[in-house]
Amino acid sequence: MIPENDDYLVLEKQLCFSLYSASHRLVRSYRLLLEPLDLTYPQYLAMLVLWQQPELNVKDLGEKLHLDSGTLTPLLKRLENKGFVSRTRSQQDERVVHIRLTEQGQLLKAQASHIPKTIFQQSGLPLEQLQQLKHSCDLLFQQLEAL
Amino acid sequence: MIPENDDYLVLEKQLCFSLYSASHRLVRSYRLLLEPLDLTYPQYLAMLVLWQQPELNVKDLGEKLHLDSGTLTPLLKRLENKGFVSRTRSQQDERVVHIRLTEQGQLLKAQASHIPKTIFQQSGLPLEQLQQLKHSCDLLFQQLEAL
DNA sequence: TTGAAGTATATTGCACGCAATTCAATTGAG
DNA sequence: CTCAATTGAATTGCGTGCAATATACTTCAA
Repeated sequence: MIPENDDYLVLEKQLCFSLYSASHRLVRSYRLLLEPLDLTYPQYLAMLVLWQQPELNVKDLGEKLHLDSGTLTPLLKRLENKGFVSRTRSQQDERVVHIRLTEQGQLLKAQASHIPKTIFQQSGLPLEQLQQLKHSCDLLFQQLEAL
Repeated sequence: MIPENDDYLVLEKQLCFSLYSASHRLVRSYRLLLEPLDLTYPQYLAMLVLWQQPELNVKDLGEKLHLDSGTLTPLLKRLENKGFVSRTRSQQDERVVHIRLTEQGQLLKAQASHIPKTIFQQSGLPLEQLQQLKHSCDLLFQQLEAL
């Protein structure tokens, strides 16, 4: 018996659907934790970068987050409206916009410090399995990106 | 030395970011393959279900896809406009909407048959690793869903 | 020096996800 | 039997993702 191609067109067998569902479900878990900070999950990702590197431009932020200006520009304007970042054109090169963490944005970091551990506990999986999951995701991303 | 909570607030260490990036990147790979079929990735997921079960209602479809009516109603209207499904109110219970695969929708299945294998090849990862990745995602989803 | 190519960000448009609300139909307790 | 509670879809509103395009600025070669 040669298996039909058909056999692979089943939702439950598709890696991508599992990845897609787990990713959305995990973001939903973050939502509850981020609500007190008035952050969405993608906004939280941007803040993670800024907490490590309090100033960088949109292009560099986009490369770290794998997002383009079409996504980042409105997202960063919302963070600016909330007072967590400032956006200023570079004097040297008027095309570049510097994103800077504000004091208020810096203060948020303390409120977020418990989140990684909380999520880890909610996952209920052993650390080793989560690390391997992360590793496989990173590898998959690299492979597809390299095409 | 006790590690600071701070140490976990690093983008590159976060499983969720890896999952989030890999998921979006994989959907992007599907996009190219689905363009000839005039389907988006979530629409493709709905078609996968219908190819196995040519008629079901919105609620059951939503449970399979982990999506609610706010997402599905407009998505299904688009599939209806393309002629791939029909939407009809149940006679027995006027609240229920039956989604049915059309002949044209059935024909799409043949055009999609190559996709799973193509994606597998593009991933460049061994089947075993992909299966384990899928398994961990499924487990993670279950754990978070159970809370 | 000047204009063509390249670059960084912004804008537009479309399709999700999903919370919150609405609405009509159905069910079920008293 | 009746009306309050429940249910299945639809609607509304907001924030992404991302392709495509636009715009302003910069660089670079002839």
